[in-house]
Amino acid sequence: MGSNLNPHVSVDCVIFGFDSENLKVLLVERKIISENHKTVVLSDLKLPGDLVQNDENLDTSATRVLKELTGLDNIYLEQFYSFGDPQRINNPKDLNWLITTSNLTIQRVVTIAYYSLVKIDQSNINPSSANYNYKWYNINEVPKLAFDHNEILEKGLEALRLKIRTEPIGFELLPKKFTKNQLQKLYEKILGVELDNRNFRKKIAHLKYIVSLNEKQKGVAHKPAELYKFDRKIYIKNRKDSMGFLM
Amino acid sequence: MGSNLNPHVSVDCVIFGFDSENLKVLLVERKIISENHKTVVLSDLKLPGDLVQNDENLDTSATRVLKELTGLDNIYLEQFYSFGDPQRINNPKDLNWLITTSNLTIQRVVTIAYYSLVKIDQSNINPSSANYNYKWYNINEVPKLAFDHNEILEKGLEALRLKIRTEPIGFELLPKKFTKNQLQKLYEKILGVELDNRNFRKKIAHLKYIVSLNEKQKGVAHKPAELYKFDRKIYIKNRKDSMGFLM
DNA sequence: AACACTTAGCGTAAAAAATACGTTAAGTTT
DNA sequence: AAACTTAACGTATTTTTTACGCTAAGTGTT
Repeated sequence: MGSNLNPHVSVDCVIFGFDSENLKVLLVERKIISENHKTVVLSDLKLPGDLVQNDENLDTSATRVLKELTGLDNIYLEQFYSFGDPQRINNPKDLNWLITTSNLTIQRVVTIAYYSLVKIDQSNINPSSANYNYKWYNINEVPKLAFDHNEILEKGLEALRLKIRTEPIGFELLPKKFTKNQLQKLYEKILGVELDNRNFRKKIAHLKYIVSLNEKQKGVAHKPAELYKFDRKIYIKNRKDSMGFLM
Repeated sequence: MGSNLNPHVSVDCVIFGFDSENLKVLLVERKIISENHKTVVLSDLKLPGDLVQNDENLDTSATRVLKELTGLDNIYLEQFYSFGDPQRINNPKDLNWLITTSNLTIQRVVTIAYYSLVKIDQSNINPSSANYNYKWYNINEVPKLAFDHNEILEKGLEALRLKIRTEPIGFELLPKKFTKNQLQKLYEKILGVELDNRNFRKKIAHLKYIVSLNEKQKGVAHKPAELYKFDRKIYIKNRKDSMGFLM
């Protein structure tokens, strides 16, 4: 009962974005340069995250990480799972990096994982602000990551897939004005399926909270599409009609 | 960055049971007797849980808590959320209890919450084994609990409701041999709705993994019902037909 | 100006699933 | 034998899902 070393607690964020073509995830570079500045000791990728501070709520902590990284405040955020394998930081690479960057003797880290949805066009992902380097990666082109971050990413994606079947959160990934076909492509990429365009349009035609802006796309080399917005107020009013398309 | 006291990490379990009438939750009594054994300083209820040990996985820890409590090994277990408000243990009652029972100076506890599903008839809930007192409570008759355990319970119930719409986990709560009407009542109690008996029967008639045992109830004062079992192998084979009844 | 090219967008028929009910059956208890 | 209780089957109607074919409105090309 008494043998408890108190693990550290961190948050890690799976930040999803969508560029009209692919579902993406934001990864930060992890780099250690040797003392003589000659060799790169370590250079790979990880999910953004940080230790939870003393006075901080878990959500607050995740919000802080997001703010620091993207500069954005009101980001859609959802806690989805916690990872606490005693061995999860024990790869020498990982241990070394932890010690180098935190100046702490870290024995164990339990991490609380969040996913968040970001409008790529708004996130002013400004590499100047931090001493980090970070970049969007296509979800299916993610290399081996630090720690158990591949596993975390996978579980986050699963959680997103589950959630998006019952709640209209896809809009968090789209520009404020979007076309029906953009919405379809988003669902296809997230769920990994193909949807019949005609039936898809019919379905969302029933959703009162997807509102036409009576405005058309401009500067496209084909028939311009009608633009729509997501109306949260209408959604809240009549939640019954959820977005439970397809099994 | 350095101001990190290392919170303690615990697991808490929302253990659900079903007695053919009501959805229930297993709660343990929390009691402190004064030093002269004359007055009860504290007596209320909490969810079962414990601090996570050094070498322990989170799942292992929850499994251990369940084993200690119910004597059962293969229990359905699902991690659903983590709670880490810095203030969550700061009620004087709670702080006092923590210090008394753990002999540790505890500043903060982040808890990883699990729900699990138990066949009430199998759990040999044996009060002898521990110095705990515990009991099943109807889900809608749960009093004010210790810490933030009411909130945890609520969120666990939500998670169960979500899960049971897409996966056949209800069987974990029923005896191995059950009737269609028991299954219906279970769904009604968990989801908090009334279902049309005739339509319900039709639905589950399509589910190949609910298999008749060609055996009837005995000792009931009315027409005895056919008994069925859940066949996991058949389920795994064709997962398509999930149990997504009612929106 | 005519044509090709590309994405947008409407419609209809058929199949499947969900809903709303009414009725009979097989036991026990009185 | 009658009353009582839960089990269990069936049918008609509406709603949702699925599977397709076709036209429309722009831009760029010849």
